Amino acid sequence: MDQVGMNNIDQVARLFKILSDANRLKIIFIIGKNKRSVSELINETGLSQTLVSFHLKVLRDSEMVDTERKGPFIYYRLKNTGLVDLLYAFNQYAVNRKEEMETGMLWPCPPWFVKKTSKR
Amino acid sequence: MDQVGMNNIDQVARLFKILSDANRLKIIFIIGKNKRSVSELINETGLSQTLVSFHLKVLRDSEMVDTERKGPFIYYRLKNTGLVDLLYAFNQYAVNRKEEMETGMLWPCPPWFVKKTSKR
DNA sequence: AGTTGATATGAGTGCTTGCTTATATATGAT
DNA sequence: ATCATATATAAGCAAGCACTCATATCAACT
Repeated sequence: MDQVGMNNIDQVARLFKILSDANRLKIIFIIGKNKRSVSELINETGLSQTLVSFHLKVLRDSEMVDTERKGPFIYYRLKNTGLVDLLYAFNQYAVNRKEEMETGMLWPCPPWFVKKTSKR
Repeated sequence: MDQVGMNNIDQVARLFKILSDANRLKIIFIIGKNKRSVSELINETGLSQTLVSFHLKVLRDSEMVDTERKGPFIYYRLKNTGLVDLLYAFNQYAVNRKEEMETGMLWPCPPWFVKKTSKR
């Protein structure tokens, strides 16, 4: 039907789902092309230890990261650092789009979001 | 802290969330750099009319698409077709990663997923 | 062995969200 | 006006998922 895409859509969607959480993205950005210990991630994100560990598990389960123990510390690094470049590309896209937007803001998904007790 | 990223993380995450559904991705891929009527999308995706409309609303609310009425038909097109190229880049990334993977499959997010009544 | 610091795991909770069923609106033709 | 076709909206439900609290593991030091 088309030369690319179509067949791997589920995979790509799942990848996007993994990337669709701000805290996870933060973690990935901080790890970048280097390695970071959990402690460092906790400090630099400002998130709780449990929450960081939680998200790291997601990244581990999805085989996005490798771990390496050094004494009591566990260092995380991206299995494929090409991701970082892709993320920057996406970031750039988001920045550009943001300017074109009427609301000045990327809108989240479901319709009812709009009407529900305008939470937050 | 870093030259890019960090500040727009929420925006990027939201963008990924929009893209994190296989059906929505399918629709976006089909629209591509052209325009498609809802009917065409229904046919080419095989999804129900309601479901297609539902996802199109998400894309409209997030200002990803423009619409144009032609008689009874409504045509959708991407506001910024650069997205298509990014998607292909990600698709390529997913394909490459897939080969490196132990499971041969990108794993979805939450841990309990694993244990729950292995649905579907 | 006991303690401390670093990290992981499990259960529980509430908001999120994809989907369906039913219904509405809009357009064009008769 | 009525009808058929194209598309959108509303309400409800079940599952997904981010988060927290409590507890467990593991390494290093005493």
